[in-house]
Amino acid sequence: MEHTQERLLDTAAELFARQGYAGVSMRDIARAVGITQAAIYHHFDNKDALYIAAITYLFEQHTLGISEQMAAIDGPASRLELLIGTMLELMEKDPRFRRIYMRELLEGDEDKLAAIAENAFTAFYEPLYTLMGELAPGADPQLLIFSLAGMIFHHLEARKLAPYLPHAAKRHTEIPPLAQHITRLFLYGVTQS
Amino acid sequence: MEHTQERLLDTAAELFARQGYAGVSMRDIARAVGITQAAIYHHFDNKDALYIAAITYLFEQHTLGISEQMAAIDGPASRLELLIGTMLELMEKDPRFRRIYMRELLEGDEDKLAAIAENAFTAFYEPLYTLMGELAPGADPQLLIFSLAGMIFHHLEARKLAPYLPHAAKRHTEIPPLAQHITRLFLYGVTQS
DNA sequence: GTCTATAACATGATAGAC
DNA sequence: GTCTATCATGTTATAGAC
Repeated sequence: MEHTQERLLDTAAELFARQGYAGVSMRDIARAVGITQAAIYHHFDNKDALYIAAITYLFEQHTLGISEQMAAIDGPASRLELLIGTMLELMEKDPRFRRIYMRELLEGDEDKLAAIAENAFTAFYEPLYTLMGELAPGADPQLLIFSLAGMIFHHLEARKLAPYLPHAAKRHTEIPPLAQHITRLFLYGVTQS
Repeated sequence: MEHTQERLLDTAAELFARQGYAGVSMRDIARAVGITQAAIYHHFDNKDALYIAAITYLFEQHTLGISEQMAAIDGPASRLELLIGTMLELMEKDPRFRRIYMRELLEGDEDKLAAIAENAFTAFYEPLYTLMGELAPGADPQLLIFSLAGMIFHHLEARKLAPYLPHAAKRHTEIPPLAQHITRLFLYGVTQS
């Protein structure tokens, strides 16, 4: 059935996001889906093809949701606040997207990065670029996008590390305080946050 | 000779940082050092022990350099500027530190994260914590540290992706413009950068 | 579309010579 | 301290039955 193919993509995305390409075997994926390892080769040519198909599938799902949210509200500052909250929630609920993204930055070859940039990214990169231009007409939008993305991703990833640090507290890992902190820092800087 | 042990640590750190734990075999490391795979087991009990020793070795080297730089200059704002520039330069020159850090956030188990937090991190976490307290007495220092670290790490990691994005430019990947951008955004926010 | 069986090779780790 | 040789296991991928 065709249903198996989508379950393979979904399961592979999950496992690859958690354990990386080399950390997941075809047997692992097959076991999680409930078929044998050999049966995967009926749906995909090899491990590499399954990997690329899985992350493409993952990125298509997510960029869709985000770019819809982006168009909804107007007023640059309130759109920024909404965007930060939405991205934090979305990427907390499904960590696969941000894990694959981080992983590809770490070890992705040129071809894969180019494919990600073109296919999956531009969909919500352009509206974001426009938003930054409205917020700060003098500044460089791409630098601002990377700074904002860096904060959002790192706060979420670092939640695993936060409890082991000296001055640990709940507000370092809960989403609403994180959203408020990032929004204020991004708008007004450390001097007024 | 004892020299081999350190070359093993250095080489293993390099390979693990680039390809991850599962992506590197004992034979890969041995080949890079110029000995056979079996000889590694004279120096380390197993792959896991070598991995932990390698990242500990790496973190010890780096936290040393950073915490020295931190104590040098006083005046919170200028120390922040120096810190951002130093970290960007240091982590550009040797990407191993930031790659291992990102990797451990992605897939590190509880034990490894706790070990990192205690042994390697606190050395330059505390002075950073104090600095943030001086810069913004009302705000939460740890949230600020994570935001700053997120920007620094992500700008560096994303340099591989930046050229493929629509409005690519040199200032998105060169260190001095990055340092200036991060410093101004962190201090004054988007409204005044 | 999924199975069993198997080929061909890579992996972590050990034993014992030098 | 490093080597060669070897083991047991895990890996991707294929062949052919159902």
